[in-house]
Amino acid sequence: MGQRTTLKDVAREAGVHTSTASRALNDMTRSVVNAATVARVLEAADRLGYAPHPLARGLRTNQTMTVGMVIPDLENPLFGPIIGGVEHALGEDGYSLLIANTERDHPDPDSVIRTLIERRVDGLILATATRDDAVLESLMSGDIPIVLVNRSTERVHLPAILGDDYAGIGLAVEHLEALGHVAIGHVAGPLSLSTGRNRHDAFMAWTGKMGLVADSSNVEEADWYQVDPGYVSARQLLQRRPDLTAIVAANDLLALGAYKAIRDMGQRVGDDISVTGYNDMPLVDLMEPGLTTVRVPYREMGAEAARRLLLNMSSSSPEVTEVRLTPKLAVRGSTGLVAT
Amino acid sequence: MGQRTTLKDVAREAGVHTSTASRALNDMTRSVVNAATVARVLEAADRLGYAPHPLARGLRTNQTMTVGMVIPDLENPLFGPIIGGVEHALGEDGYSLLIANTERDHPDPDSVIRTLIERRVDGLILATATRDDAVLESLMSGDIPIVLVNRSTERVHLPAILGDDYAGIGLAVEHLEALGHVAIGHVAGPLSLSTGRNRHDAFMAWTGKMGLVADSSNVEEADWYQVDPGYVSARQLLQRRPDLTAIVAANDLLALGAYKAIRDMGQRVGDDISVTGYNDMPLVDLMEPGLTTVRVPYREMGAEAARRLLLNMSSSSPEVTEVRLTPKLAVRGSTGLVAT
DNA sequence: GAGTGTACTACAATCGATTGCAGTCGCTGG
DNA sequence: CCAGCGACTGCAATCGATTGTAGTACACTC
Repeated sequence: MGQRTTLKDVAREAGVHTSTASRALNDMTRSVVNAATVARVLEAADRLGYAPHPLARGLRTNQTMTVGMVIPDLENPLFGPIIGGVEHALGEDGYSLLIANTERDHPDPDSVIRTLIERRVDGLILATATRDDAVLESLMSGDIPIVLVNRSTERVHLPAILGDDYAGIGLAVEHLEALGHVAIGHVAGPLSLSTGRNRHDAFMAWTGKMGLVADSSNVEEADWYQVDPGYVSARQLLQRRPDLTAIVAANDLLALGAYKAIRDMGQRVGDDISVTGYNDMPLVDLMEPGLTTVRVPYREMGAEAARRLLLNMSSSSPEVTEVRLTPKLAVRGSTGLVAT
Repeated sequence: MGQRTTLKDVAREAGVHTSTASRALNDMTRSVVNAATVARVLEAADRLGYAPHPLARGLRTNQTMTVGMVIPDLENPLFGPIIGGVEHALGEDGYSLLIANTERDHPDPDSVIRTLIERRVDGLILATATRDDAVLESLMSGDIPIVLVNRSTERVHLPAILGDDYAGIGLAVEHLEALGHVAIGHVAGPLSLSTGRNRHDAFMAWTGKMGLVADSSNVEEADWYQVDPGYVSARQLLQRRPDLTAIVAANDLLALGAYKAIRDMGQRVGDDISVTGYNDMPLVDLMEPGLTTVRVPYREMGAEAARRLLLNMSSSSPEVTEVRLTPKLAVRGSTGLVAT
């Protein structure tokens, strides 16, 4: 194919004007064109292998059929499934996905969003929200639909697809309680992120509700979702509270940090001290012992975010509700009956 | 901002014609415009917050400033860093990244590429090549630059950025040989993928070169890069060849499958039988024992692929060389001195 | 047979930028 | 005093589609 076939070629081939060809090719307007003509145009288009030029169409209709997505950290295996879900759901409606990454210490995270907007994406999916996020406010005034995914914010009211952290932590705490644990600690994630904050609050609520011993001394905040901070926090926690028999970590990596801390102190994970994680990331089932953890349906989360976005894009009265997907508990060797 | 500012607005504001404004705004043509006029236009553009409309520009210049990338499996943590590298390198030149996923059993994988081409991406990065890939041939005739990443093909000659599997397997074999291992087995990946084939060939070459015992009975092919196939293959291998003291796996997941098989047979990983992996994916360092594995610079790989693509896009005589990035060995507890 | 629908189809403007070509203006040299 | 040149700047076409409006042809009514 030397030269791309345009609408004009199709029209000439079918012996009609381009406008007629356009209408024949378009689902919405097909009905105004004579059936025989439609057939002729369709046949010609098919024979020439015509595909509309997205830029020309977009320029006229003011739509790019493209959605932008901002990821805080592509190296984190968490986001693969989310992106996969988004991409899949968008594809079903003919939309494509533009990916942008705000690395851990990006000099100007907002510029990433601006770039996407300058590209005239039809909608935005943000996985980067912080609880106190200033960009989001300025984005509200823009006329571009937004959906948050995985993390939400408190600054503004935006549609968000999240994991149900309250339920998830509940699964972990109930599981531990059923095993006889009474003194349970929490290695929290960064409280500046909604996930960190929510899981912390859920932990306090559930332990309280179940009549377990828990005050602020049961909790230690890690400053980042990584193994090392988890190690440091778990160590501090266990030193302060030697009576703890179980730890609920806000994240799998933190839980694995806790593994290390527990071993450092000469104890065995699962037997002496039980540990639960959160996310069920790849390979944690193969740890020694396998990590009991809360599984969040990340792919569904992405798909749901995409569907909500598409919905809000086509509607003049967007839904701004938060959806919380129900997690499951994957029970493995890292939790066991309380040592007597 | 109710209405977007266009070039016309800037031109009116600066008191010039749109064509002059366009030239003043464009690096290439700025020199033909009077310096004072340029300043006036620039100032106006800045004041109005002008950003060119990418569709209008693209329609005229026939460029979308967009690159498409096809991933075989977004759930695989391997691809995060590659995508990150690509996105980063593209961003430096003002290009954006359109992501498409061909899931494991996608009904029509080629349609994904076609969609990207219909979107008029300026270039393509494919992480999906199989050794015997028919689509690639048809793509060659198209006029769109392509770069392969991670996997290559034998069907056609295309630029590719790969890991140096020969060197990587060499690192593993040499390491084992230095520990005294003589009878080494190989759990190969799918030989239909270039990585599977190349690592297999490299294994044979290195063991031969070093005078180690190795024929086809030392090798067992797994039919997919996953833990379970690794388990099955390792088990068969060890049953057939009880004399083996070490296993070189073509991939970390296969290696973890081998862990299981070894334990099933009542032996200890590292002490009785050494195991090496490939990729150094997240968390394998935290396994028990930590997996000795070949670390491939995936982020660099992505960045390099993007750079090569941009280069080939701007040049009329594209480079079609294959680049192989040098891997490193991460030594951990899964390899040890041969048992005597 | 004039008038009025009906059912299509063609014309032409438009989206917002880029770019070849054609001025315009001032100044210099013959 | 005018041709001619240089340095800008403006005009208008163009990229490929969509869409409001106008026009044509035909049938049907009275």
